[in-house]
Amino acid sequence: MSNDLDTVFAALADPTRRAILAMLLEDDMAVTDVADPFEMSLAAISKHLIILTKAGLISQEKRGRVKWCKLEPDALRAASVWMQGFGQFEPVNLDAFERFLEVELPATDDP
Amino acid sequence: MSNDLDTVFAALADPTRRAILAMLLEDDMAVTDVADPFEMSLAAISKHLIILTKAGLISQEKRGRVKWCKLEPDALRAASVWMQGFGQFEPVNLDAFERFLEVELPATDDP
DNA sequence: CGTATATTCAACCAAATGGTTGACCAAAAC
DNA sequence: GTTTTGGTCAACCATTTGGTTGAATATACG
Repeated sequence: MSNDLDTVFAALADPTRRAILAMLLEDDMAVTDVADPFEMSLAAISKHLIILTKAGLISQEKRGRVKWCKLEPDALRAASVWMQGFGQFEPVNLDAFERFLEVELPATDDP
Repeated sequence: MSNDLDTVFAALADPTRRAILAMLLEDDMAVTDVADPFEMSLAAISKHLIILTKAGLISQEKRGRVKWCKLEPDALRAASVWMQGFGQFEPVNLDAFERFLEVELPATDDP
């Protein structure tokens, strides 16, 4: 009964995880670097990354001792289709998206 | 820190609630009728409806002693925009959506 | 070699979630 | 006016969630 929409939407329901996805939009990142801007233990971020991985929203590849996280935007496709079924929403309103990013991205204190 | 993407995505993460939304796509419904196809107490469905209402995904209006539930698809807009920021997904793939409905709608045992 | 770095694991905790039941209240029906 | 009907409330319960800490593991550095 539990399909993957469950896990995808649940993964997206947490602001920390959405912020992580937004960060990975820029570039692949190591776990430690992902954790850096958050006021939260590394272990906590590690758990969030596992949840995102299980939802298919990111993939993790270990090279040497660092584990690289890579965005997998295709995992959003099914969820997007489901939502589109309820109405035609603006296809890609980049302005609106940027606004979300500003609100959701953790404050990176380096200028 | 908690914005409404939190509540919308969290509301969508439950299969019962997604099924309810899909049912309301057809028509407005009374709470009792919404609850009917589910093997779950009326109180449980009532709670789900409250969560959907708080997320803005439905509205409820009491007329007489029956409370009518109405889909509010606009509440999905922000979440949709957010997701679209990660990639261009098929605008409206109705076939794919129908497939979700088949999987997710509770079996209505009347032919 | 020994030590530092990157990441996870395990145990624990508080709070939230999804469900139950039974009492309750308002509107309708008889 | 009594009884259904429609729906919520309150208390409770088990499980999940999001976080902590400290120990453990594996790779790299000097």
